[in-house]
Amino acid sequence: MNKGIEIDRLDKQILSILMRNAKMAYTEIAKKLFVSGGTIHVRMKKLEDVGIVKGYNLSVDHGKLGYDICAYLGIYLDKSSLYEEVAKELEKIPEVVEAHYTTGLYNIFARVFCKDTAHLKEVLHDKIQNIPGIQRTETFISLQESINRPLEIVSEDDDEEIGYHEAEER
Amino acid sequence: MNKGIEIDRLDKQILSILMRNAKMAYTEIAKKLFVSGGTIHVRMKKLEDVGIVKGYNLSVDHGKLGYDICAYLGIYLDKSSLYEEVAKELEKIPEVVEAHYTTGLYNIFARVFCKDTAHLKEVLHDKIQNIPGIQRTETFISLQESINRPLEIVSEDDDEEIGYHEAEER
DNA sequence: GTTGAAAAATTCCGCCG
DNA sequence: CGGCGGAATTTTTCAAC
Repeated sequence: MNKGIEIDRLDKQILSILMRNAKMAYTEIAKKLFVSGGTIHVRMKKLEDVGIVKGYNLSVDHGKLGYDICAYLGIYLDKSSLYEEVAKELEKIPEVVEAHYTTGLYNIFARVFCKDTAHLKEVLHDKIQNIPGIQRTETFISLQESINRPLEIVSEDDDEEIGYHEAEER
Repeated sequence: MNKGIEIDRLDKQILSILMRNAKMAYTEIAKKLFVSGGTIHVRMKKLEDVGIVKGYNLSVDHGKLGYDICAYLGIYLDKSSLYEEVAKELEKIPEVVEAHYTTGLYNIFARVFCKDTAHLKEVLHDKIQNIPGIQRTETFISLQESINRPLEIVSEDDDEEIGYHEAEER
C-alpha cells in the first residue's frame, strides 16, 4: 500500500537531478537518462499534479543580502493545545521562515533570519515573547552551516548501473 | 560599507519573485516589474556571479516519497573543538541534510529525514551515536510543519507602491 | 536598460510498440 | 498506455545601441 501514488525509478532519477539543480533543461535530463524530452515533461507534470513536487525555489546567500543571523528557536508553550493559535501569530512575523510542532523538550521549533543582533533582540523580545501562550524560548544561533543538501531519494537497489554522472552546468 | 556588492530595489524584487517561484520566466518577471527581459537576464547573471544566488532547488513532499519522519537533533560533543571532525562524519550519513555549528545548549544542530521510526532508530543508534566525539543527542520530531517560506527581502522603504501582485501560475 | 534576432527549450499532439 | 519524435510557441541569451 503506497498511498495510491506510483513512483518508479525514472521518476526518482528525474527528481534527484532536479533537486540538485532545478534549472537543468528537460532536454538535458532526457539525454542523461536516455529517454525523450517529452517523457521528462510528462513525468514532471504527473509529479506536480500528485503534489510530490511542491515548488521551485531559489537558494540565496542570506548573509550577502544583509541577514547575518540564522537562528533556531525552541519555544515552550503554557499549554500544548495553544499550538494552532501561536503558529498563526508566528506566521505574522516575517523573520520566521519555518515552524514545526515537535515532540521533545520544546513544543515549537522555529527558524528565524535577522540582520544583526539588535534585529534579533527586537524579534525575540518585542515580537515573539509578546505572543500570548509562549512561556519562554531558547535560542540557537548558527555560527556555521556545514551541511545543506537535498535528501538522496534514489535507493541503491533502484539505480543499479545508471550511467548518470554530473555534467558541466548550463 | 556593504561588502562591495551593490543590490538595488530591482534586484531584490527579482529575487523575491524567484524565491517564491523559481520557474517563472524572465519575460514574465520583466512584465511584472516594467523592465525588459534582457535586464532581468543581466541582473540575474550578476546575482549568480557574486554568489547571492546559490542555486535552484526543487521543493518536494518528503512524506509522499516515503520519508515520513523529519527530525531535528541537538548534538552534544565531548569537546567543542571536535566540531570539524564530527561534521565530516555527519556528511557521510545521507539522512543528514542540514548541520549547523551553534551557540546555546547544543554544539551541533542537525536535520534528518527518515522513512519510519525503525529507520530513525538505525540512524540515531547505529550511525550518529557511533561517531567519536558525540556525547549524546536530543531528538525533536516534527509532527507538523506549519510555516515554510522564503525570507521576505524587499524592505518596506524599498517597495513603496510597486504594482506587483501574484498572477496565475504558468 | 532596451531592442531584436538567433539559438535553445518547452509544450503539445499524432503515432507507434 | 507509456514513450517517441517533430512542429509550433515561448523563452533564453547575447550583441549592438
